[in-house]
Amino acid sequence: MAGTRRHGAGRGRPTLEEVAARAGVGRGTVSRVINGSPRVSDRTRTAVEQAVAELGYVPNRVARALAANRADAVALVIPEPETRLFAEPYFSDIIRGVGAELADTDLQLLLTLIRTPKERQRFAEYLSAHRVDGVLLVSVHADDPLPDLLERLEMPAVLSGRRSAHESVPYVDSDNTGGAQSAVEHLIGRGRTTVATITGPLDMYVAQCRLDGYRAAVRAAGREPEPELVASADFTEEGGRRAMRQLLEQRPHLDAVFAASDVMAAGARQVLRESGRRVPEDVAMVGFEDSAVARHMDPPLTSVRQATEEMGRAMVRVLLEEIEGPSERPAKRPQVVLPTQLVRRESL
Amino acid sequence: MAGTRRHGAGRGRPTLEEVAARAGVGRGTVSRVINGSPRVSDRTRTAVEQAVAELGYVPNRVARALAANRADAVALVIPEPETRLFAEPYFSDIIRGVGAELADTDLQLLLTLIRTPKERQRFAEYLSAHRVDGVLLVSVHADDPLPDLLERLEMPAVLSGRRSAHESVPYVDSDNTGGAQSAVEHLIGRGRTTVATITGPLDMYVAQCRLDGYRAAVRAAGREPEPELVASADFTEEGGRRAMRQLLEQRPHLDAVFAASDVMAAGARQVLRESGRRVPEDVAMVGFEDSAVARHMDPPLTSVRQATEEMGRAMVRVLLEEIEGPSERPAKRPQVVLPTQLVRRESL
DNA sequence: AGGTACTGTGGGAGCGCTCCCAGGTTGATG
DNA sequence: CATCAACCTGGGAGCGCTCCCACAGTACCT
Repeated sequence: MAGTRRHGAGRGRPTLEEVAARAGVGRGTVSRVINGSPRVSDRTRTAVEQAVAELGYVPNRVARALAANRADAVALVIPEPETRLFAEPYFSDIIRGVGAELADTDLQLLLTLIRTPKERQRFAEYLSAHRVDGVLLVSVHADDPLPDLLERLEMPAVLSGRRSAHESVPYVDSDNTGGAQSAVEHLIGRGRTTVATITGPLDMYVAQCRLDGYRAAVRAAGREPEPELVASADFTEEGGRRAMRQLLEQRPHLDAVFAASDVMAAGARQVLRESGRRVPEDVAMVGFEDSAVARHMDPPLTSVRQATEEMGRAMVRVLLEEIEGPSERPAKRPQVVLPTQLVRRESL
Repeated sequence: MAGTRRHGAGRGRPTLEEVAARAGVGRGTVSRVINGSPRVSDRTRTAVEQAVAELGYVPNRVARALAANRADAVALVIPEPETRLFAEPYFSDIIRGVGAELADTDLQLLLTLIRTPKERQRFAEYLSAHRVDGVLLVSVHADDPLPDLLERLEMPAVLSGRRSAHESVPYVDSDNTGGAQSAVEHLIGRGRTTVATITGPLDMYVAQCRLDGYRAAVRAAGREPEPELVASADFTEEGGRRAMRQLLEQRPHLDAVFAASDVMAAGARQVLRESGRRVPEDVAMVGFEDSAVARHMDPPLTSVRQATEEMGRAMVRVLLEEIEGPSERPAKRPQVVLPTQLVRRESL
């Protein structure tokens, strides 16, 4: 690797030392001014600022990182299985939120896609290689070893979504249970009596929560959740199709479906159409996520919206806190749960 | 800003020096082994490798970057207007491609969202601050000053899409003209006689190219493009609706529409439905981009697929070349144009 | 006038690498 | 057996910054 790598910008740029010379002060003083230390007299500060302006000085962040032993950067890690799912706006919304919140900082955003075990290994080396001050972990599976690795390395980290009810790492999550519950309550409130659900993979906590929400709503309506009305899938369109077929076979007369993701709802909708059922007349539908898919379905799908961009922002805020002063061991780890909102469209 | 930033991992990690001591060699030698220099004897190399393994040594990339005057990182820059558009798979596909190609390198990916002028300013400082070796610029507008700034700074850069027919900066683009042409030829080949088009904003070269392709296909069929069959929009759904209404008004009997993006096609489709026209029986449709929207439309939309992920990969390849040895001034700048492919679905 | 307590300030000592030069080995050659 | 190139190798000299210690000044006490 490597070779003659060019240096483009930065070649011959002024250094701290040159600024100091120009301002007629010492290096330390310039550093103090740059970093906004209060222990500098106004006269000196002004002189330095002028020299900085005249020379067009920009601190070399690499040198700073080395000297200060920090990286001024955080990594956003996206593990493979999710990489696909994230054609959905979820992905870009998170990024947008993270980017927006980071913009006020002088931290940089490193994007890390982890596909293969080799890349995972490589990532572990990042961490050891001093490149980041903290890590944002998107959508981890229950058995993902990454969060624990980070904890062992004492690397500040924040999860989007938690792995279980007793997540030990700081996280930001949506109110999945509440969102699902309100969706199903809506369906029941509109007079539907036989509400089925298509769940995500139940080894994912998020899927479990949405199922819990479904059950809670059913119980709240004075009924008992029936196993024949629950089919689990994997958050994919094809999974949604399969699950819908299964449900239709078990309960041909169901009159509503709550799908734990819009994409699964889209798959289910196709099966419904093939079977000659109308939406929402025969079967009402509600999805989860409020993605573009929901808006473009026919009829447009009612869905549970998550505050995805806000999740990104919140993750950064929590991470900054962790970086500044890590929370005590098992103690009060910051955990944020953001509300969801039902977006009504025509699927009922 | 800043404060007591923690150092997490990396604290007390072994250094080059320690490895050297353990292996009983000098610093320089260890460095040579780490960087795969051939001028090291096998004996020595083995000894060093063993010491590295025993100590779990990982080079400190920050120190390396400072000493070698390079950053080992490239930036992917996404200007605001696009940030929205990119809820579409385009965005994540590019990222996926970039990530994949970068994985074989030891370059890191810095994601930079530019929303405000202030952030643009900040970005310019990055460049001066020695943080990246090169820049990947996504979807620049014709009047974007960034490419020229990069050129002035002699910062290697690659664009996705070009700003005009005479793009001076290296770029990777899709064959927009060819894709549009094949789409319209397909429509005509299926017997449609009155093919309209909804274009993107015509100050964007990509929109211009797709319109050119449309015209070329019409001419190839021995007809003359009619202005009443062209309506321009802005790549949004709402724009697609407006354009469709306009077209319908001007030419109520049109029997096909080529939309320069799937999202605009989705908008157009709604208007078509409201006006009682069936797709594809009354009006056939073809979109561009082959995004999720196309698959989920009713009926599923035939669309022109771009090799988006491959674009990301190609961008990285070109950038690496530029970093390794920048192409001469106006001379042979690398430019790659990737083929497109018509994906047939039910809209005809 | 001498002491104490602050502020401000300069600059040495690194941070952990890469670069590169000088010096030591080795082996082939005259 | 001396000579010279070719090859390895050690380690000094930075890269540009932050940290921190020590040394003024200045101000306010006794």
